[in-house]
Amino acid sequence: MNTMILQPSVESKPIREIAYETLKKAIITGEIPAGTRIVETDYADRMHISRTPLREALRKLERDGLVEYVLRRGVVVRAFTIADVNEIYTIRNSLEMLILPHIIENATPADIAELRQMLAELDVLDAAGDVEKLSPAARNFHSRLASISGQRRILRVIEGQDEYIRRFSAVAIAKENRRAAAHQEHHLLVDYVEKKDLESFTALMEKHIERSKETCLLALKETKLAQNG
Amino acid sequence: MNTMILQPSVESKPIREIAYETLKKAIITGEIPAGTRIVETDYADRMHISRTPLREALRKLERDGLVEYVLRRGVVVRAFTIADVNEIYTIRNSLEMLILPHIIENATPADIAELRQMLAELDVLDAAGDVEKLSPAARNFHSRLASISGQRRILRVIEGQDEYIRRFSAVAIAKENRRAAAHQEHHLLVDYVEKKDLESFTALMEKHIERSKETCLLALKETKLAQNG
DNA sequence: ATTTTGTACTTTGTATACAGAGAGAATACT
DNA sequence: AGTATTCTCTCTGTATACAAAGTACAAAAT
Repeated sequence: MNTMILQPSVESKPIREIAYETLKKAIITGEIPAGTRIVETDYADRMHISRTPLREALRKLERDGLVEYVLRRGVVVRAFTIADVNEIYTIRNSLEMLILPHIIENATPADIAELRQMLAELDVLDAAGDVEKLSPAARNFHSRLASISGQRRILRVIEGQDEYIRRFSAVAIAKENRRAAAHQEHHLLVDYVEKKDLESFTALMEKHIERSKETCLLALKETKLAQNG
Repeated sequence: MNTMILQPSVESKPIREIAYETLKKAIITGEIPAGTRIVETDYADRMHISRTPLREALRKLERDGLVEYVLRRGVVVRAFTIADVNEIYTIRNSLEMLILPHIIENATPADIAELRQMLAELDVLDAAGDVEKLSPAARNFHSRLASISGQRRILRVIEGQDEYIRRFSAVAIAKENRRAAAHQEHHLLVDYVEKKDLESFTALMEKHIERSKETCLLALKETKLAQNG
């Protein structure tokens, strides 16, 4: 990563936002590995911005827990452990279970239609084997489904936690065997919502999350092996 | 709030940290009411600091969801709704339930002793009717209890959410009738941990949280009434 | 009277300057 | 040679400068 390209945004977002998003993505994808010290002047130069917006971006990443601040030494990219993944999925599962009844309750035909539309797009990506686009699309689907519950704070916590493991879940969804199963499960989930079958919905969602976790843990272990080897 | 006193810290924390903590406290306590626009030069002058560390503090508050950023208009202090409180307590209860088994499992005699020590201090404050100190002390007790579980992320989410409602729960603990009951419940909670009686522990904690929520909602409604009237 | 437009003033967004703390290298001393 | 010490250089922490966007208000035009 010698040069870091800032995503030029259509609407004029402040540079600090673009820097924040760019760095966040780079950390989440592993492009900037854990343990990397982020020297401000260095990264400001690479991104062709001044230190001021970069520092503001770093403060946000600090709040996100993606980087760690050491007094008078600046920030360092933080690492992940298996315990982290376990906890994140515990949180995810627990909170997701809470909102499922609300989803069933609130789902309108329009919501269902929109979900089906998203599924159709997932079908195409899945058939084409486009794992690059599949991962964010699948996350999008889950996000939309959860948003029907109207529980904004809970949603925010779930998504906040999910961000940490995005890099592994991206790998997870790409795995051939898991991919097909997950895809089918997505369809089933919408079916259950439509039928307002809370019991089946809950049971499937729990399994779905559990399987996602297993694949994610696998991806993490592979990453760790690759780093140490 | 004409002048805003920065808490002078013993160890040399960066000014931005002090600014962050000061503002956070002021927002949480309601000293800076929801809807207030925070003009950077204004607040920087009041706090006798430059805009740079103030802005970095604002970026953190933004990530916390305590203030809202509007393009080219700066930040505004965000408001709370009853739905917010409900969701926060839903999250809190759900996650707390998750860690209770871990608490029972991990609690050492040393942990119990420390909790009892904290209870003794709470006894004193309660007897003295020192509601100012009682509220943070009670929060501290809960925090210490939860930390025994070793589930750091979950703890972080719980505490992160709790921060939003601190101003109301502070009022909640101060209410005479609730105070006595809560105090007794704290003692019982430790008893159950010591006896490793998960069932009673769980049942009581759930009730404890539920009651806390009710009182908190009451406090919020009073605040709203006071604002509108 | 109402709308438009021009202008001065605020305030944000970004860059840059500068001081001081630490880390590491080079030198002196035992 | 090994350790202490000083010096230098690299960074962070903070302040300040400056440009551009937005706002408010008054004067002019309809």
